[in-house]
Amino acid sequence: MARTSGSHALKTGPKVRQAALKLFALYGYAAVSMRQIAAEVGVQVGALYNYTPDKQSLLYDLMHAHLTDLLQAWRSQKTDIAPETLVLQFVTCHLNYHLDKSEAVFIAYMELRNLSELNFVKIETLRKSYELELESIITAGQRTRVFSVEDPKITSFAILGMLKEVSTWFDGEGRLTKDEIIALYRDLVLRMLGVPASKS
Amino acid sequence: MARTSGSHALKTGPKVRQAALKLFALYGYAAVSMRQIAAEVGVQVGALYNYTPDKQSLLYDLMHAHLTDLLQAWRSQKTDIAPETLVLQFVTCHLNYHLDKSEAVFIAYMELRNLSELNFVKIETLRKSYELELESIITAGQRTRVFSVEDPKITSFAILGMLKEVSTWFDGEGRLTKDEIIALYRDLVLRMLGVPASKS
DNA sequence: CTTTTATCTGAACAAGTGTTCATATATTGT
DNA sequence: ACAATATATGAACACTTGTTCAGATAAAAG
Repeated sequence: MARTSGSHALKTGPKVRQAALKLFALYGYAAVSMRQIAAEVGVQVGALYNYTPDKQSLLYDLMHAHLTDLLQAWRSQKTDIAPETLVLQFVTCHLNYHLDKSEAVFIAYMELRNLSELNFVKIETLRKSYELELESIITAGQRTRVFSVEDPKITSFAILGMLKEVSTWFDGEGRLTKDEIIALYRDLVLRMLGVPASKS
Repeated sequence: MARTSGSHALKTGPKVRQAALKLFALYGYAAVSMRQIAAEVGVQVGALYNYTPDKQSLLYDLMHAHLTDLLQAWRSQKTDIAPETLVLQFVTCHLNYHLDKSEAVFIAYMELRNLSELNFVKIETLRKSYELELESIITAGQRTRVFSVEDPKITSFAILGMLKEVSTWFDGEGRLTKDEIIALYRDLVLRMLGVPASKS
């Protein structure tokens, strides 16, 4: 047998990535076999190699797509130039993205170790350019005295760390809605930046 | 051959755990083989099974030891009963521990997925009881109005998330010393809890 | 209908996996 | 000195791993 029914030729590619995304997020890259991915797609192992040269590229492609999506989402969305408004836009954009695409987000944080050295460098470059977006907002706000922070770099790390953590417990079924969560974190960020409470 | 020289019988046990700790932190549990661990110890694979019933127990033991250490370190150290002082003690204790034992910390966050269901429940219980320590401090401080927070649970998650993140970049060779880092984070935590800046 | 092309199967590959165990040897106790 | 014990080896086990590829089959093009 081959191609059992219909023309899902064009559909198999995305299905492979989707299956890999799901399984990598659930069990981790190293713990997932190509045969498990194939089973999830509903296909034999060999067929996967029509859509990826190897397992490593599958991981890299997922992480790369995620990070470019995230960067583009942010860059196409930021409008204001006042740091105070910008930073709130950043938090909102970041959390919306993370709460919606938690699997991709999870992989991007957890599977850096499993990238080849070359792929790691490329991904790290993307990740750093994203994180620098926040840091530069904070630095700008510090210069104009609308923020009051001791160390912009540490502050941005701290904010990003606290925002990342959300994806480890949010499942859409908790006590709070997405918007309530976002509102809480926006407030926390303003506090960390030394913005008076009355403003928010 | 067996026991090639000297009596490192009593020393091999710890060496096995140390090798596993190092390699799991570096490459991840699933990506490390028992043979790699044996090579790091300087021994053949079979010998490992004098010190652990299986690979899974090795992971579990490392995580369990880490969490009980951390919990005990905190519980034996907390003295004051004023939430404002307690929370600073918590941050200091937590960061000191995390900056010193980054490998164990890293594993405890990253390898939860690779625990068997039974072991996962046990580890999660420990982890939650630790995280509850912070949340209860915040709740207590909120009652006595020394803290001003909207949601104690989210605030404690946010603080823990931001503190966890430190172990992903700290390597002892950066721009800041341990004490400087701790001071910065203590300040951020006070801000998040709505404690006036003059106090710190 | 016939040819061409894209896609999948099924089997095979060499290498690596966690784990077990009979065997050997160094140390300890007598 | 010898006997008992703890600890290591090294080979083997059954199984899984990522990857390759000739051959089969479906769809598309003529």
